[in-house]
Amino acid sequence: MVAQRGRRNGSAPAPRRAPEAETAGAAEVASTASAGAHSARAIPEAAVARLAVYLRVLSAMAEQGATTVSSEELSTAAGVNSAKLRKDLSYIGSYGTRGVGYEVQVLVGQLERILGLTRQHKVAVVGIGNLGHALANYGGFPGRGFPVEALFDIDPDLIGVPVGGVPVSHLDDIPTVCAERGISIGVIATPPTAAQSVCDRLVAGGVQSILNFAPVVLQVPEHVEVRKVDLAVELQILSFHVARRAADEAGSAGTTADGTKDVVVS
Amino acid sequence: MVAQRGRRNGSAPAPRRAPEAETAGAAEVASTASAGAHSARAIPEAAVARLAVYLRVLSAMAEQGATTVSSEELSTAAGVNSAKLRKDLSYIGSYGTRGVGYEVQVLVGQLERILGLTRQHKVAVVGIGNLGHALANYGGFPGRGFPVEALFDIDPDLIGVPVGGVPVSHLDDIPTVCAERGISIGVIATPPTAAQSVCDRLVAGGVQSILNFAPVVLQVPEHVEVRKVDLAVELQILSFHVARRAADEAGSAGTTADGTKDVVVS
DNA sequence: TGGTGTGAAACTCTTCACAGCG
DNA sequence: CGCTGTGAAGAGTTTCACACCA
Repeated sequence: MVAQRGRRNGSAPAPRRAPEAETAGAAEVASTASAGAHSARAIPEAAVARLAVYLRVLSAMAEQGATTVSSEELSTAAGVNSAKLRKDLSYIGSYGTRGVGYEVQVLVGQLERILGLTRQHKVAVVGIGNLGHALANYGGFPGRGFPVEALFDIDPDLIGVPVGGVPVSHLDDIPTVCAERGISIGVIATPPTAAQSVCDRLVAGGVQSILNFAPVVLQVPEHVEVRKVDLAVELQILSFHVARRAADEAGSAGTTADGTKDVVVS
Repeated sequence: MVAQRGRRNGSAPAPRRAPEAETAGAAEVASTASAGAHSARAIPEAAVARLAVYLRVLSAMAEQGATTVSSEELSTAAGVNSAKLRKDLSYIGSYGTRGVGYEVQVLVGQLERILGLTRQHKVAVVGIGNLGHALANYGGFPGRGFPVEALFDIDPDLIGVPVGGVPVSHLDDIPTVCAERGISIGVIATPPTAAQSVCDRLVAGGVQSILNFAPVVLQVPEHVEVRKVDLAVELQILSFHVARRAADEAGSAGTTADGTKDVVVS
């Protein structure tokens, strides 16, 4: 029997509202709120990610003085095909001119609106190790709109030290500091063992969105959104593709140039 | 040369007409029966990512002395539901025992095999700024299997300086050094402007897989696999969800300022 | 008995292809 | 005429539910 790891350490009594029917019911990470009668998720999750890319490309184009773009141009620059781009844009409305294309400024404005970039989202970074340091130093983070306003670590030597202009606070102060400063996005860059506890404190501090760099599956109340960036998984996916390719080639050629034995399955 | 698989239905011989330069995204993963060996119907891209997660969870369980797991336990720990887990595992074969579960060691072994972790994948990190530094210092990267064996930057002050035990080389030497050391995975942590050029050199050095942290769409030959990690996009997706939630709440409270066309709604 | 493995249904996302408008 | 916007077809994923067997 596998020892179950401790789960959420209790504090806030999770205001659950959709009891799982399944045994153990792993939270369905469904992108949207459950079964709401209304609250439609108009825009597909996958499309949202691309909208952010379009915005970046458009901003670059605007800087170069472009005033209009066709779906063809924009899609090429964004690395997708034009049908997908038009479909994606159609989710946010009709801002193009048939026979012409899109006005860059208009589209930029609409994308910013949809992505919620018309207001600032204050960011807290937890875990000021190598990665946390790097993140904190982005100072202002990707573009404006995401100012880093709080840093946390557990190392006494770091407490009080300013990194990228913001002094480091102790993990224990996460709830109060986050609440005080109105942090809305928490970034977890701690070792995996600390991640869940840090996450709980962020939630206690009123943080609604979490970007998790720690290789753990976080348990959160359903009103909190979590995105995961997992380096190990990314590398392993790449590894998988290398292996698959090697397998394919071995199948057809059967020779290894490098002297390394190819391990790939029979 | 890997045959392009057409997966259109047999009755619509639509001729491909646009030479769309796609990213090496999730385009083709098929490549199935070609090599005719034994194994599998291709594993869905989405499942591969999860297999890596299962592997991590299983490794942790193994360390704690677990010898068997049920799909229920494992799926809970991995944050998915058990049906999905079983389906995912079924892609790699039948290694479970009905009425009992899976043997942890067996599953770990099979997952490592499928993910190509039975051999090492040497990694090069390009761009030794804050992020690159952090990556280089992971030293050995996530677990073993991904040793960092080359570092590159353009800053003369950095050349020759060892970071995490590996001396930094110049960008110009990327092709030769990568070829010499047999690098198979390149990690791009440079400013966006340098990314494409770095990418080209990595490819010239024989690198087959690239993990790109720079916010640009890379152009690569089709035999090269690219994965993107985009901080700005992640934050903007979180921002979108915060905005949507805010909109929903405002909407239900009847307070929406209807100045702008509002998204959403069923 | 209890849990795996899997066909088939349900759902989501992508691509096609063309109507319609500037 | 050229390009957007979109219904519909297609491909990919997830979920269901149950046969099957250690």
